[in-house]
Amino acid sequence: MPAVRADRGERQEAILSAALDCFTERGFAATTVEEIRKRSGASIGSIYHHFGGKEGLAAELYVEGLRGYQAGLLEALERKPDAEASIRAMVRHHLRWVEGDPSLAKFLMGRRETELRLATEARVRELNRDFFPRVEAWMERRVQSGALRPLPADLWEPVLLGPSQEFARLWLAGRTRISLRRAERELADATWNAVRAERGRRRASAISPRG
Amino acid sequence: MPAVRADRGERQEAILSAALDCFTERGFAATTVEEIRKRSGASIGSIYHHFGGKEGLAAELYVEGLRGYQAGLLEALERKPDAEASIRAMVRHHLRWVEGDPSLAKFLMGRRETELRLATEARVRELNRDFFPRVEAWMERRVQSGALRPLPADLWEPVLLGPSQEFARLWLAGRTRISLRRAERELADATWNAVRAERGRRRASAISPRG
Amino acid sequence: MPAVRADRGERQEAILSAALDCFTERGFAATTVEEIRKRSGASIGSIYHHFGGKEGLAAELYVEGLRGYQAGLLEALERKPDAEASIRAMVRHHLRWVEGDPSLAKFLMGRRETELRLATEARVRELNRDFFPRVEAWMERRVQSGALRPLPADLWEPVLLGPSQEFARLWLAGRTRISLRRAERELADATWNAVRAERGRRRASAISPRG
Amino acid sequence: MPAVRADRGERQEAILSAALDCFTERGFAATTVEEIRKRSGASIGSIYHHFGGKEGLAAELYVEGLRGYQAGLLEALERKPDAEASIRAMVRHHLRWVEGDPSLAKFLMGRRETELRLATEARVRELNRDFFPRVEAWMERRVQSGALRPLPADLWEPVLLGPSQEFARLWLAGRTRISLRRAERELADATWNAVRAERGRRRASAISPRG
DNA sequence: GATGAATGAGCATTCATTCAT
DNA sequence: CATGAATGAATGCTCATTCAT
Repeated sequence: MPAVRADRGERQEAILSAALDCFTERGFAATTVEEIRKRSGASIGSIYHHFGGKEGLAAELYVEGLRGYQAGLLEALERKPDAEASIRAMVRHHLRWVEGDPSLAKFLMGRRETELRLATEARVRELNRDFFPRVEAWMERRVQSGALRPLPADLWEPVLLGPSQEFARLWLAGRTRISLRRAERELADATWNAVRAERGRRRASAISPRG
Repeated sequence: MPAVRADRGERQEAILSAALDCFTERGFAATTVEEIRKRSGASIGSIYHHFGGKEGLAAELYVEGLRGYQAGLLEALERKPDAEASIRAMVRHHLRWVEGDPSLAKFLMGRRETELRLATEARVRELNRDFFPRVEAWMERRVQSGALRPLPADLWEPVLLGPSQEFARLWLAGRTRISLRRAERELADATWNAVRAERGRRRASAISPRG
Repeated sequence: MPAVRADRGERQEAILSAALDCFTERGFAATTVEEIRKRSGASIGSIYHHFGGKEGLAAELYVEGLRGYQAGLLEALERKPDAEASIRAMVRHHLRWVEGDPSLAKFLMGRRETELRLATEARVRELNRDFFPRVEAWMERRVQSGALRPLPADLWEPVLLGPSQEFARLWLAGRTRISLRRAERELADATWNAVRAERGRRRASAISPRG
Repeated sequence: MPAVRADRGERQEAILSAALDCFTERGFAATTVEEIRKRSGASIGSIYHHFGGKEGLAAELYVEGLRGYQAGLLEALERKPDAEASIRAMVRHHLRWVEGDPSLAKFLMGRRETELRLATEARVRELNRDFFPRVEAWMERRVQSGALRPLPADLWEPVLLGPSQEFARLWLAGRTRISLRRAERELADATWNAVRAERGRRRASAISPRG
C-alpha cells in the first residue's frame, strides 16, 4: 500500500522502511545511519549509494508521502458533487490515510527539523502550489453556492481537519480508547456541523437568487 | 509572563530562556549545549550545576509549561457557569496562551523525542491524572444538562481544541495571513457549532418534561 | 612473542601495543584515548571501530594476557614428572614471562580498577575455572606422594609465587640491582625449601610406618 | 587505631577516612573530590582548605601509612634477639598490619599512579633512606652469625615478605577461604624454611669456631 | 552495485579548582 | 574556618561520510 516505497528494488524498499521506522521512533536528528543499516540489513555503502545519506532518505519519504496524501485528499474532495459528502470524504480520507501507514503519518505530522526542512523546501513548495489553490477554490465555490459558511481562507484547514488531525495524533500515541473507524462518523458529524451554512440562511441563499 | 522562569535567579532564568529558544528553533536533539551556553551567557559548568544537562533543562521547561497550560485551561472552563461561554473561553485561552509565549507553545506542541519523554513521563502522568478527569467531568455535566451533544470521551479534545491547535500550528509556522486574535471569534463559532446540542433536540430535552 | 597481539591486522596490533604502554605508564583511568591515538598512529574512529573504546581495549589486553600466563604456567608445571623440577619450572616461567613482556606483566599485576574489573569479570572467571583446579590437583598429588609439605589450598600460590612476584614487582619498578636471570636460581632454591617435605619426616612417611 | 588519622580534628579525620575508602574502591585517578565530599560530609571548600585537594589527601595517607608500617616492622624485627623469632615476628607484623587497616593496606600496596608518585617521592625517599639500611644490616648480621642463608640483598624482601604479601593481596580481594590469623603460622613456617641456614652447615659454622 | 574499515569534526559531560560570602 | 555557585579545560565517545576493494 505505501506508494512511497513502490517502484524500487527490495533493497531500497527495505532501506526506506527501516529509515521511516527510525525517524518516527527517535526523530530525524536522533536517528543514526547505523541504526537504519541494522534494521534494513543493507550496508552503509548501499544507503549512501541509493539515497545519499540520512537527509536524502528523509526527504524522499517526506515528499513522496506528502504527494500521496494530497492526491488522496483532492480525489476525496472532488469526486462528489455534494458538499456534505465531500467534507465527510475528506475526514474519512484523513483518518484512513493515517490508519493505512501510521509510521508515515507520524513522520509527516511532526515538525520537520531545520535540516530536513531545507532539504525538502523546494519540492514541497511545488506540491503546495498545486494543492492549496485547488482546495481553496473548491471551498470558495461551496460558499458561493450557500452550502458552506464563509470562513477566512486560513481557517479552512484548521476547522475541517483540526479535529481529525488531533484525534489521529492521540491515536498514534496510543492514547485513545476508541478506534479510528469508530471515530470517523462522529468526527464527520462534528466537522460538518462546524462548517455547514446556518440552516435559516442556507435556504435563503440557496433559493432566493432564483426565486 | 512565563511562569516557568519565575522563582529563580537571573542566571537560571537566562539559561532556561536560551534553552527554550534553541529547542524550538532546532529541536531538542539538534540543540547543542554549547549553543545554550552562548545564548545564555552562562558557563557550561553552571548549566550542569543547575539543571544537570540538556535533558534536565528540557524536562523542566516541558513540565512547568504543561502545568501552566492546564491550570489556565481549567480556570477558563470552570469559571463560567454557561456552557457556550466556557467553550469559547477554552478556545480563547488556547490561542492566547500560544500568543503569550510562542516558543513555549511550539516546544510543548511538538512530539517529545524519546529521551525527553522518558525524562518527563512520571511528572507528566501526575499532572494528567489531575487534569483529564476534571475536564471530562465538566463535559459530562454539560451533556447531561442538554447543553452539549454527547460525544465519546476521546473526542472532546480533538473536537474542542483541534481547530485552534491546527490554526496555532500554522500561525507559529508563519503560514497564516490573519492573526490569532482575528481567528478567535471564527474558531470559537465553529467549535461551538461542532459541539452544541442540536437545536430541535435541545429544546426538547430542556423543556419537554412537560410536553 | 606477545600472543595477545597476534592474529590481527597491523593497525589493531599497533593500537593494542600503544594502549598497553599507556596503561602501564599512567594507569587505566589516567590514560586518555587521545594518547593512545597519538602513540598508535591510528584514528580515534579506528580505535572505537575495533575495540569499542578504552575499556574494551584494556579488557582485551587483560584477558588475553592472563590466558597466555596461565597456559605457560600449566605447561611448566605439568611437563615434568619430578616435583622439584616442576616447582623450579614454575618460578622460572613466572620470571621469564615478566621478562618477556614487562609491560603486559605490569598491567596484569596491578589492581584492576572497578570499570575494568566489571568488563573482564565473566571472561576471567571462566579462565580461572579451568586453571585453579588443575593447579590445586597437581599440588594435592605431590603432597600425597610425600614430595611436598601439606599446605592449606589458599597458601600454595602465595608460598610458591609470592617471592617471585615480589621480586618481579621490584624489578619492574627498576628497584633491583640484580637481574631476573640472576635471581632465578635463588628464588627457585628458596621456594623449593619453603615447600619441600621436611627431610626427616619424608623418609619416615615414605619408608617406615613404624618409625 | 589508624595512626594516620590521629592528631586531627574530627572533620579532617572524616575527610581522610572518606578519601581512603574512595581511593581503595575506585583508585586514585577514578576518585572524584565530589565523592570524597559526599562520603565525608564536609564541603568542597573544607577539603581544599585542609589538604589542598585530592593529591594532597592521597599523599598524606600514603606517607603516614608507610611511616607506620615501617616503624612497626622495624620494631618487630629488632625487638627479638633470636633470628627465627624475628622472622616470624616480621610475618606476623605484616599480616596484622593488613588486618588492622585493610583499606590503608590496599592503598599502600597498589601501584601509585604517576601524579601521586611525584607528590610523595621526596618524603618516601627520606623514609626509605632510614628504613632499608637498618633492615639490610640486620639481615647481614644474621647471615654472619650463621642463622640465615646468604642471599643477595635484593631478595630479602621478596623471600621474607612475598608469600605474606601475596596472601594478603588475595585476602583483601576476598579470595581466600582461610583467615589471616590461620595463615600466620603456615606462612611463618614456610618463610623461615626459605631463609634458615641449611641444617648441616649451620651447626658447622655455629659450633666449629670454638672447637 | 555492494561492502565495511577508516576518518576526524563535533558533542555531551565531568571534574578539579577558585573565590566571594 | 566553612560553604557551594561558578568556571572552562579536558575527555570519552558518536556518527555522518568517504573510498578502496
